[in-house]
Amino acid sequence: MTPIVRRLKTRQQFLKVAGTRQKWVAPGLILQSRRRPAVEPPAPQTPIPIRSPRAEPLDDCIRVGFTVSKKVGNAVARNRARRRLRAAAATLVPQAGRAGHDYVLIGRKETLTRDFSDLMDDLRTALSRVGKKKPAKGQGTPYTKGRGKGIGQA
RNA sequence: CCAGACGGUCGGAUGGCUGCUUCGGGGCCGGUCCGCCGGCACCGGGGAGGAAAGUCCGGGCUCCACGGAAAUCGGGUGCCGGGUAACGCCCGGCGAGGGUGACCUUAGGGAAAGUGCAACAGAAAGCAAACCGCCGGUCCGGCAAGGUGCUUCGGCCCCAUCGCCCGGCCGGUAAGGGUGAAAGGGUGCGGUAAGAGCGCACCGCGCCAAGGGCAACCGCGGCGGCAUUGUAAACCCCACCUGGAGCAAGACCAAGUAGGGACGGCGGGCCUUAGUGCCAGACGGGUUUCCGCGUCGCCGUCCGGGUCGGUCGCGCGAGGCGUUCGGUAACGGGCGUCCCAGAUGAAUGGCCAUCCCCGAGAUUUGGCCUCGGCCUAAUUUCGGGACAGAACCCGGCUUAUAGACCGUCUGGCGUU
RNA sequence: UGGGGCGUAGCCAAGUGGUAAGGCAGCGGUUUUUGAUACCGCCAUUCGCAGGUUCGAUCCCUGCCGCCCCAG
Repeated sequence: MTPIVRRLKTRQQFLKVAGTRQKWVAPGLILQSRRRPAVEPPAPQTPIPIRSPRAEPLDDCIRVGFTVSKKVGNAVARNRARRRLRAAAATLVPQAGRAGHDYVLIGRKETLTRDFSDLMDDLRTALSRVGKKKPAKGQGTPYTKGRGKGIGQA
């Protein structure tokens, strides 16, 4: 079963994902992830008249957000980076993403120039590796220590 | 052919796979107050720019209850005429400056309304003079020649016409005065004691002015011997323009809270038996005043409460294209034709292939040939193809921009 | 979207029409056995960039570039 994919839209949602400090740095992109806490379905007698779309969803869908900062370039470059990330995520996230998780894809300067197949590989490994290792307690995470060499060997 | 000036156009093309958004169509599902509303997939159509950018001007639109008038505070503009809804924009012309030329640049009103400033240098920096010089006179002083007198023969004293010099006084000058951005016209001739527009010629300047032009302005001719140095992107004066805020404007729907509480201060005057009276007062999106209008106990401090969901606004417009007429042009009128983006963590894409252009390398054909290269054509490999993304909408300005194309014109060289 | 401000040496900064103060840092020297201190000297020429006004511009005007702040 492929879960439903939604978008992250508000600043608060992005900050929540970043607050988990679960990330994977690839040459073409950075992936942050957050597992949403399992929410009990509300009691049926409480009506919940309207629901803001910014509230936490109740099902186990996957939500994805995209961020490209001004460091990447002007508006044209940022748009292009976000579109490439979106195209890669559109095919890979329904396959490799884990249900009930939120993901944030951060664009880098290399997002523009990297071959699209390499970018897909980056996202595929990132989706499988993110959150597997304990983040930053004492001994270094695999990317913070060897980031300089990591680009070349990735 | 080379170099250049001006104006304009485009700003990758085609195809495939796969997405997003919007509009239309019919279908299915759900809801329904039967008007419709929402969702899902399918088919078909549309889907960034010349600057979408910077946000520097001008408008439309919306609200501020905002109706009227003025002031001038503030701000802006600044040769003239035209265009325009309007503009600080555009077109045409004038003046000034630059270029051999095509052409380019130009915030370009007023400096005899007033104020300020002009460092250093320099005699002097703004109103005309002083100073140094030059010239004349004067005689007070000095020197020398000459004369007379005295003498210790070294010289000394006295005198006046002329001569010289220094100093003083009186007067004439503005030619000259290492400067400086700028010094009270320039050059030449005459003239003079020395000089000076003092006189003359040419140039420049100012005033008047026939005539031309809608005007800015040009100016035949005449007059004046020359006067107001510059700076207004210094204050300023003059003329003209000018309410404020901005689509997060604003409107509606849904949901939901509140139509607040505490403390302190002040709550004016007049008439009346009595106010629902009159006068005054405060506030009314940012200067002041007046008229009109609306609202109202007012002011200060503290406490408390609500919101960031949806729909509309939102694209038929000072609209695009073609053609014709008027106009030097900007532009305007007529006719025909077209409907051409509407997102909201924000769509308009992602990937691939072929072609096109440019650069570099390799191989080959032909030519030159100093046997090392150059030119030309073909094949192939690699790399590159700009500036840049609508956010309410228009008109401009400014800035960025690889490359390609078209037209007009100028200068030079060559050929006929 | 609207409004305001800043840019001067490696750093902090004054100056607002007439040759760009000062401090820290740096370099050189004197003093000291050496070091610290103290003293002396040096260090801006595109005052963010490009035009213009003016005799003359860091200053005035115009257009760009970069940064910061405020309101919604």
